[in-house]
Amino acid sequence: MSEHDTNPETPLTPEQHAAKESEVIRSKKDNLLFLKEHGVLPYGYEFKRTGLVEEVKARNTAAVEGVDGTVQEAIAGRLVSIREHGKSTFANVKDFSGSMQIYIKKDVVGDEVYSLFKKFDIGDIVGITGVVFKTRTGELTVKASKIELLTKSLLPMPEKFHGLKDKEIRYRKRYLDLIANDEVRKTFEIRTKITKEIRNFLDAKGFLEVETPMMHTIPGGAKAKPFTTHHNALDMELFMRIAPELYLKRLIVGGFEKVYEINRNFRNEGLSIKHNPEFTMLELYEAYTDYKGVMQMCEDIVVHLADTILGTRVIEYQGEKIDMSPPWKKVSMTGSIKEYGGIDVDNMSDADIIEMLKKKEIQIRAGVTRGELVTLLFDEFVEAKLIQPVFITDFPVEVSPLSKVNRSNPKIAERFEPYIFGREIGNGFSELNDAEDQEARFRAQIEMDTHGEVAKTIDEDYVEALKYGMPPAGGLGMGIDRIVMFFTNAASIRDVILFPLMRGK
RNA sequence: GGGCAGUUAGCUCAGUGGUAGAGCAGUUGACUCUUAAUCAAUUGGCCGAGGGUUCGACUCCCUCACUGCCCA
Repeated sequence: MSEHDTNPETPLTPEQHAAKESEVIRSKKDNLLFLKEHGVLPYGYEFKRTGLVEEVKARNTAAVEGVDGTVQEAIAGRLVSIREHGKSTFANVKDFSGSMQIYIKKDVVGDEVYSLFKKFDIGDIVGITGVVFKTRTGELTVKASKIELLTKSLLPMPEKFHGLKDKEIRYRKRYLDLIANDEVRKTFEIRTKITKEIRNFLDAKGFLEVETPMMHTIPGGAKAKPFTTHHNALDMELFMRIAPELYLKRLIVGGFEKVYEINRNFRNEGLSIKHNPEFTMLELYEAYTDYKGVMQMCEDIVVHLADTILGTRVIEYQGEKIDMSPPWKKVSMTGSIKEYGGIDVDNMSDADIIEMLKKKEIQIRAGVTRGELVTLLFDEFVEAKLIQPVFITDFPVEVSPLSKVNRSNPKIAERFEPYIFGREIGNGFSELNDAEDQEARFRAQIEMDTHGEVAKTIDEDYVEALKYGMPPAGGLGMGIDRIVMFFTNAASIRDVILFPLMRGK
């Protein structure tokens, strides 16, 4: 204590302040020292468990109050609470499956072990061996005969009742969030189940999962600003991928008729409740089908996920009931503008639309195309109203550079986007396989780009691949993070990404 | 990038222009079926950082940092 004494008249220097420890931490260090001095290894090497605590509980449910079990069980986990009662102590040990009570009795373990256990702290990782019994209140409890310290914890755990609420700490130190908040682990378990079930679903249909480059020499496959990086040996600028699309379609050219990839995309844009700079996308391509085929598959995938993971097709998201039962509604983009926005685009001139958008203070670039104007109307007057699952179809061809033109109307693309809760959760189309048309569309994109969201060079290699011939194909992309948000009722994308990007501190 | 809100003990939160509070955690003591254990006592704060106003600032003003939410 004396080394921390300071004259109250003199303020602490920053160094002194940093060196000053809270009593909580000092106490844990003192306990560590005490245990070491008494021959306890504070960091164990292994511990053979007889099972997870939920398994141990499950096979001991028949225990009768007042009668000790006969089988020795061994559990391990983090000490999450301690209730001392003089010569006996109750505590709880939590492992991946759950939490189980343990009971340490002085006349069972002996004076020495009992006094050593008093130096264990909440947060320590322990191994407990003993028989199971049922307490007066009916709780299955391990009566410790042996107590092992497996890891000493040196920092205080978050508060036991309120948990950890500070969002900044929860995102920056996710491990603490996982320790303190059980529902967080559930969220990420569901996330894993979602990707696993998507794989199960697609694998069963004969799809091949592949991995394509994350570092591109030309960013393509989407309209977005890329992150740039540099390869030293090749002295070459590289771009983190914004989409895997052009590589996956090269594989369709190569004869992989059903491929998919579930992996990260990187987009150098703002952060929001819906956007993280790196996010996970499913992209799949199937030869010899069109946008209608993959639209059906999109619906099938989501319904499959709901059935297998949630066991219900009606979910509640942010207070809104969402029914994912098929078939989902389908509306053309202009139809949706009429239906949800009360605007009859077909009978409006470009000038009419521009005037309407300007009233909403929407910036319009010079030389804007009709298709872009229609899309802006959709964004402004429709998107937020699409709560129940719906497919918006018939996108303007100008905003769909990788889609085939509709077979009966050259102004619209054979493309759709599924919406839930006002959020775009995917994108799909009949893949453009006319190399010359593709090249022309790339050139038009570059000319129209005013925000640096399109690479200035055309991916000639991709165009060349198309020239060798790509069979007709349907493609679908789905944002995995957004699906996870719906399935876990998460308000922010940061709640479904284990380590969301945070500003350096 | 713009707007609003927030930042107080390890955690969860109060608080007022007059020198900072609770619960949990910690420490000490009591307690051999408790479970948000209980009871008694107790330690712990550069009140996010910097500047300004003031006799006096955790409180009012400005700047900055970080976070959350809304908008672009």
